[in-house]
Amino acid sequence: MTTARTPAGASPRGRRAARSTGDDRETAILATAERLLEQRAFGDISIDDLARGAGISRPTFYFYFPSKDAVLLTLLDRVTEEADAAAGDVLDRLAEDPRARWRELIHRFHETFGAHRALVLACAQVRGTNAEVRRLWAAVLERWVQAIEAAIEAERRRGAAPAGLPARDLAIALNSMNERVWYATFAGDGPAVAERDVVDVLLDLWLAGIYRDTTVPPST
Amino acid sequence: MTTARTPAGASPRGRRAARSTGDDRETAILATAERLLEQRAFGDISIDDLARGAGISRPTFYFYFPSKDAVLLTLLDRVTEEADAAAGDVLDRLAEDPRARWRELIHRFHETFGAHRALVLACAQVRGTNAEVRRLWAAVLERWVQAIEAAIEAERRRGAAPAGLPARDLAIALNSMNERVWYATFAGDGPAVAERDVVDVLLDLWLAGIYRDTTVPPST
DNA sequence: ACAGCAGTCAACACCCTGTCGAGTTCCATA
DNA sequence: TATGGAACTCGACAGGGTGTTGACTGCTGT
Repeated sequence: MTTARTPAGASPRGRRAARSTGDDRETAILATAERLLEQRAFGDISIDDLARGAGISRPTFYFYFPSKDAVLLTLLDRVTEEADAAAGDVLDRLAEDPRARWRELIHRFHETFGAHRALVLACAQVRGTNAEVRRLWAAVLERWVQAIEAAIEAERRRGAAPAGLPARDLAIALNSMNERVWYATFAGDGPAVAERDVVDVLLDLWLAGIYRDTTVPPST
Repeated sequence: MTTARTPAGASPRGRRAARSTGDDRETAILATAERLLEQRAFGDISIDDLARGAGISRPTFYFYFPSKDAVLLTLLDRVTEEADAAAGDVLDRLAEDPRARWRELIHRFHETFGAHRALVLACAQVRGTNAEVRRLWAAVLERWVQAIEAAIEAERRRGAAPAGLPARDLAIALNSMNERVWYATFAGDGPAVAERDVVDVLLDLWLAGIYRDTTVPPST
């Protein structure tokens, strides 16, 4: 299942031109998906549920979206855009006050994801089985990694951060950590950092990784 | 689907007493699963594939395992045991040479997971949709987190590591980072650290997090 | 008045899961 | 040496999900 038969072409996401009432339906599907996601897992939501929730029949659903996954993809697109917007130009203002700016960055991502945790959780879960979600997430992550990498390099260039790991590897590791830690915190299964602490825990490790001056004690 | 009907009781995994030929079949199913996983995603393997691969019919499969997921669970059990064994008592010998020991720990996990990457990848993917895999993984992670937490506290007690984040939060974050970074490296989609560098990148951040003496530069 | 397109859905074909009940084989004991 | 039961096997079925087809409705511009 889930092998995705999506055409992959097409401009927006599977829809044709877009006219009057059609937009409402599309919106209704999206809204239904987001609502249902707060109640049960993505895998337990059928296309029929989405269709009925939007007041249409199952075949009609396919008029608006090529698959259930495409709905999630559209929703994910939105959230990542929101996160990008929330991040804003924080990285360009690191020199002002590095600790405060890094914290601001992490905090804003936390807020954005936290506001859509059901969706974020669903995406993380589906990423495993759906190539499109995986691709989109990979692309988004790549953008963020590059931004962080550039910021780290800038900090090194101005002498604020010491040389060390390749900035890209560092950026990947830190982003990966955040992703997984947030997932655990939001999902609430397995060991997780308490939600009120998570920003500071992550910040601490980002600062340690970027500005560290580690002294590993010698052997005894 | 995937709601898992597993009795949750019973000793091995879904089987009764265990006799001659039955063990062969069970082994064959497991072997088929591991083989097929190297070729396609878990979701694209049907119970029929597993059954045919083991030379039995689909209904007969159910005699040995209650579901497809149970097969994965059994396989996962094995690998985590292997990883535990590989880790050995490294954490008890940190004082000998912290950097070398931590590296050894990370390296051994890397080796173990790397040797079963198809399986590990499948579990990570299925964790999203299967409660049993999620539970097992959470339990395993909890053990590891506690071990790391204890080791960090021991390092602090002997004055080798400075106080800082609660040891548990630090342990969770570091373990999470490893998990996600390994996943990306093995999966090969999205931004990832090169396989030959991954142990050193992770080590670097572990040391930075545990032994750091970070000095974030003041505002300009 | 009518061509054409957005929008709609009943009905169908297909695939996968899990179960039921009727076997088979084989061995331990009466 | 029977015979009863446990281990083991599978054909056939029920149920539920997906994606597609083809016919239908109603509006809109000419």
